[in-house]
Amino acid sequence: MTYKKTDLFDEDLQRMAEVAKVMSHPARLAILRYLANCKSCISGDITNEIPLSRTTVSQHLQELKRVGLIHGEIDGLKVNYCLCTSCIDDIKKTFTLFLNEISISESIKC
Amino acid sequence: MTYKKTDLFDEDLQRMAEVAKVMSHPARLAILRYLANCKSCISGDITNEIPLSRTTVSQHLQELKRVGLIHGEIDGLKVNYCLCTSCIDDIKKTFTLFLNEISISESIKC
DNA sequence: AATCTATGTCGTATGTTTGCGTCATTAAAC
DNA sequence: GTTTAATGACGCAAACATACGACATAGATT
Repeated sequence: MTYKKTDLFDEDLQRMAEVAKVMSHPARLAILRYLANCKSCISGDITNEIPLSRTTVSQHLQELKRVGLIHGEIDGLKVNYCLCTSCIDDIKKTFTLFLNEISISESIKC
Repeated sequence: MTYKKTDLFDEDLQRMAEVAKVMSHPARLAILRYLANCKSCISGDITNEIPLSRTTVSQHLQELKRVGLIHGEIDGLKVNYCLCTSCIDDIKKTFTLFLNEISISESIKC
């Protein structure tokens, strides 16, 4: 079998799908929400906030970092995580555009 | 191992994650986009539009139906699929709300 | 220098998704 | 009534995601 056919599709759809996939786990959404509200966004604080093991939370943080939603900044022994506001604005635009595109158009509704 | 800890999180995050997951594959996004533009949204037409086997496309359609993004209406031998505009509006609201929530707030940026 | 602490990486078990071929079903066409 | 066509359901294999314990590392504390 060949498998993994995602690159047969338009690049904009691929990017949107990638972002959607990262947002497809409640733990990662909870991390984003927490980062938006807290002042000190130290990795350890996030771990305490999320009901999963430290390792798993760390993994979710790496995922969020991979697509650019958050940044990590080493501060001695600790790591400060924070949202990437420009990336979030970008995502907001992408999603709004797509959702408008498919809801405004004149297709037949049943 | 216990696995599957998604229900440890807020219900709104769970619902949003579920929707995001459905939108996390370019084929499903392509289907949504196609349904928005076409007049006749017969299952067979969708299959021809998507570079995957008929079986796989059918599976993706079931996924989209499962979360309520599309509806299917049997018309003799064929099935007419169409977007559920109210569901899309709902999703648009949910995503916009969440993304605003995490981008407007006053967290420390790095 | 020895120890402690915060964090990341690796390996691993298990569950889930993707993709497709084959079969079943049901309506249309003949 | 038999055949053809459109679709969904079933089953399988490969890939991927989730979750976590154990280990590694590197800065702080003593």
